[in-house]
Amino acid sequence: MSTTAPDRRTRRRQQTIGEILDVAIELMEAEGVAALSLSAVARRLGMQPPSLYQYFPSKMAIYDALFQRGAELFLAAQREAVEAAATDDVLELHLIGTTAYARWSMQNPVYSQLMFWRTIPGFEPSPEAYAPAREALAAVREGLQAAVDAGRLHPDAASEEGLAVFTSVTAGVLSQQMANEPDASFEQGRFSRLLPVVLEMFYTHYAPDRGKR
Amino acid sequence: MSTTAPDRRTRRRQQTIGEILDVAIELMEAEGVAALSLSAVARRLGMQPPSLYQYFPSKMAIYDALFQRGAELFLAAQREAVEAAATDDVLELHLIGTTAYARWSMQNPVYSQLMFWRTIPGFEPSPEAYAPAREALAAVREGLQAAVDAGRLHPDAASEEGLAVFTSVTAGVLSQQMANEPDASFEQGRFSRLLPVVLEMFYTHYAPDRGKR
DNA sequence: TTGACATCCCTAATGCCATTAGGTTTTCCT
DNA sequence: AGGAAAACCTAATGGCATTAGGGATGTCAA
Repeated sequence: MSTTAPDRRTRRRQQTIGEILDVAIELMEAEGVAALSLSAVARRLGMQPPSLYQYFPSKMAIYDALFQRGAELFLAAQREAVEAAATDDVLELHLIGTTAYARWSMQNPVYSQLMFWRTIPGFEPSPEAYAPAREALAAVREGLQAAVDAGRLHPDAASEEGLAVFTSVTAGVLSQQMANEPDASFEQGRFSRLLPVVLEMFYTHYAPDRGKR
Repeated sequence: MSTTAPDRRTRRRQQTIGEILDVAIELMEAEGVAALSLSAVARRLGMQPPSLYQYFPSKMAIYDALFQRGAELFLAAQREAVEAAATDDVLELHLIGTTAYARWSMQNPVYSQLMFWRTIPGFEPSPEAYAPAREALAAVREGLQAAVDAGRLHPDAASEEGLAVFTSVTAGVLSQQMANEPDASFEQGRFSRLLPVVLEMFYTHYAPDRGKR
């Protein structure tokens, strides 16, 4: 057999990398994002700490890989929800997509903190890790643009300003929820359950006839 | 002279405590909130690290003292702006107060991160430290209530929900600004400069005649 | 003025951590 | 089967927070 697979060794390697990242996420969930200890990861995998350096050149590289994975998962959560939606009302679709990624963010607080808060001293995502995050932001913009094109929102909603306002208010709800009631569910959270209210506010502010007073 | 002051020694002690906190803030501003090193603080003060334990029982206690100081400063910033304001329009007053503490938050990112994001693993503010934070939240609520009492906002604006929406949208703008453009000024920041837009959105959503459609 | 005592600051040590250096074993392709 | 590369190890370095315990110093009562 000449073409079994892309190398048995590299496959095993990818698997180990995945395990490292999984364990890292698990430990951060329990101890806090900034409290990640490579020694603890190694212990959990039955390795000696220096062996991890076969897979990542530093702790920051692990944060970086997680940032990238987080952005990919975020994007997927949003896309799947929109594709599965049973409506062709573009504004309702937008609400479904937004709700989906908001729920994902709350269910994955570690990724969220890494991606949206950036509180790890010295960590700056690499261009490769940032790429899917840019894509996710572009998807958000496209969602707004679609609503504009359908005449359901004022063109300003998809402007730089509109996009910034939109991300601010959604991030605000999530930020408050995760800081003050981190263990609540998305539906019950004192802040997260207000996402529809906040979106309603946004949709009204950028209603198609805005400014005609 | 019998009553010079509340003890010479305790005065010196308070001064040292103040210096420790000042240096801690300075270092966090430069290196990141989670990167605070007691050894670095001690070095900066010409002390050996263990000597700091004469003043604080642990690193968390320093975070705690800073949390408390932050909440007090936050409250003061808001109060001073409102008192100095040259208007008796209650809504304009509310906007001035909100703008004042938003600006303060951006100018003091270390305190803000400590107070609003709570990303330090293992840190939970003590009841004493939390007291002024509660007071600050109460002041926010009173500001909304005043606007309601003056008939400028719908009663819902001062409800639990209204308060949560208000803190979410303001925190959202600040959160996005500090995560994505930490070094911008309040006026120029891509997100922070949108505070008036977001507040306008809030005021409109909770207009006195809301619901009468 | 003197003695007692609390305060302040020190050195030494412990046990974590991330990371580097350098060697040995294991795996797998040819 | 041979040989290279990968995977893993131990040992060591220099950082960290924190604890233990001791010496100097300033302050207050007598």
